[in-house]
Amino acid sequence: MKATLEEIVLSVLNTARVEGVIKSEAMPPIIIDRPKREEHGDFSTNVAMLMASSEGRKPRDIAEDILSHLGAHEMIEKCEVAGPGFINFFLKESFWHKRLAYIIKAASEFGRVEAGKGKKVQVEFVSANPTGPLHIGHGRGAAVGASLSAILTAAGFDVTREYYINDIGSQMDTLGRSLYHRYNELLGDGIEFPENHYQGDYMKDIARDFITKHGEKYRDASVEDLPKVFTMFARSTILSGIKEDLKDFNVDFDVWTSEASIVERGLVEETIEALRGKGVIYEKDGALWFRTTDFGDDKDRVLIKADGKRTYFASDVAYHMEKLRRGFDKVIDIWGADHHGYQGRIRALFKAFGEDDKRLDIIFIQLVSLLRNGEPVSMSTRGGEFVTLKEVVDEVGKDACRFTFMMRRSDAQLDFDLELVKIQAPENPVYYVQYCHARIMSILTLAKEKGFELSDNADESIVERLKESDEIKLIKKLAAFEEVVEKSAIEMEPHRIAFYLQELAAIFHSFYGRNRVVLDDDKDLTFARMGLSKAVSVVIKNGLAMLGVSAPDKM
RNA sequence: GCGCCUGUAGCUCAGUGGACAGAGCAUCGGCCUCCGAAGCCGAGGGUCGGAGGUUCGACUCCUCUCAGGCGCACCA
Repeated sequence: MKATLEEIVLSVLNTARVEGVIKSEAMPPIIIDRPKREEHGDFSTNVAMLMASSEGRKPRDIAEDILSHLGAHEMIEKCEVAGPGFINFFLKESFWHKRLAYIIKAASEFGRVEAGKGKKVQVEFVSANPTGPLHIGHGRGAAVGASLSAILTAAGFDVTREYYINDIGSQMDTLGRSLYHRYNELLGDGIEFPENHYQGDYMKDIARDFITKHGEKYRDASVEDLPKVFTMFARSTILSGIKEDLKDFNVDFDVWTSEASIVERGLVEETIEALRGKGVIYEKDGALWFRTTDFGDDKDRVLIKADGKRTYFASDVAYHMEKLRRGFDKVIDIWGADHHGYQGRIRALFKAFGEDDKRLDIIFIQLVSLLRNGEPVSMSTRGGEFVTLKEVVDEVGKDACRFTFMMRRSDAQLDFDLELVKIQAPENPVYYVQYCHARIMSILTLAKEKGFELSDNADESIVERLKESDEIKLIKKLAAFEEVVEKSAIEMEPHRIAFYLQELAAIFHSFYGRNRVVLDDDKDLTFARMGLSKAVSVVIKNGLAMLGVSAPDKM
């Protein structure tokens, strides 16, 4: 739609210039907008205002000249000059009827756009350390990552959803020791549980499972010479719990990459050598450094510590190097906002290899403050006392939880009060949208019982009885869905879908309040309104699917 | 001290450099003999944190400033 109008305006401008009505050499960008107010038309352009200075004339006069060169067009009802110099376009009803027929026909495919044109994108998200269950903050990242991935897919991108597992290094040693201590504790050795270890009750459960499997076999092992079996057992138990929780949250991954495998494959050494070749590696105080300051970082970063051990950064650099090699056109990392200080050094890697670091997008998920009755709940994994994602999902429901996370931009902080969400659950916006879908399903079922059945290959003749402003308004909103998907994908802002769906539901509910769909004495209008309702249900279903939320037929 | 994020209605939040800044909740007043009232219709409620600047035009861009949050490791 916008593209067509753009072409029309452009050709008019060219004609006007040939005729000498317009003098400027440089053509301003033709921007077609959707005005906020209905009386300003379906679309508008500010092109005349942009040309005012170069033309040295009043914007309204230029707009009038453009209009006078605009001939009749099959989709345009009328155009007018308005306000300071806008040109507003009003499209014909027949155009909207065609759009509606298209939506009904496209059904589950409606909302797929071509913005991505087969470009390969990787979205890495959650990537929580396997040292404990996921908490609510991880849940937000999971919801954003999963929804964004679905939206990018709809927008034509070839998406790989990936989880990076930090399963090596000091925190894994701590994890193993934590299990060791719980194990010995359960076997009756009165050792005091050390500080700075993972104290959560989940470690006791894992220790019990460990005893079930291994008995007292490792009772005589020493902490210093900690058998690897402790670490491996804890890692795999926790990781499978994480996978289960994500699945229950409707979050799937295509690839799970283990940090240990990156290290074992020698990618860290390889990457360091590659960087050395770029002349950005040096030694100081017995450690090996990456001169990230060459690329705008605050300070240089250590890759290999003086004690010979890798830093976490070293394997992360190798991992991102691997991402580059895998040929993604775009790499999207979704991180907790507390990691924002980390982005300079990762971007440094991209820049060191002459990669446009625009290929890397980092989305920061701001803090979720979990509250219960207004009181903050600790979310420290080591502190032991925390509410897991699973507990929250069990309490408020998967759909409400997923949708709630989409109710604000990722870069805004979020208070999540469990008691409040629980109380408000029935009034949560998600139910408003789902209710709209259920209501339409109910209407269509009733219509069917009365003998009205909508044909699958309806053309616009079926919907041309739709003339009411309520009806046209609804069609226009439906037609905008593709633009919303595209915008949401390109801006990487999944919340746009959630807000759109609420607006769509509101317009339908309002339409419903004023009009009957099933009219025993007017078969044609009944079919037309059934088609309209069907289209609304389709868009709601498609949109909710992108958010990982179900569209129930009954509630 | 430096850096990142956020300040919009009583509360929680949307808002593409455009035309009179919008929702939900809360408050108040209406609407079920009629397709689902988890709904609809209406009302009140704003110095877009503040001050400069750019622009024909700024909630939006720039500078400064105030407030809240989060980071500034040879931790992960």
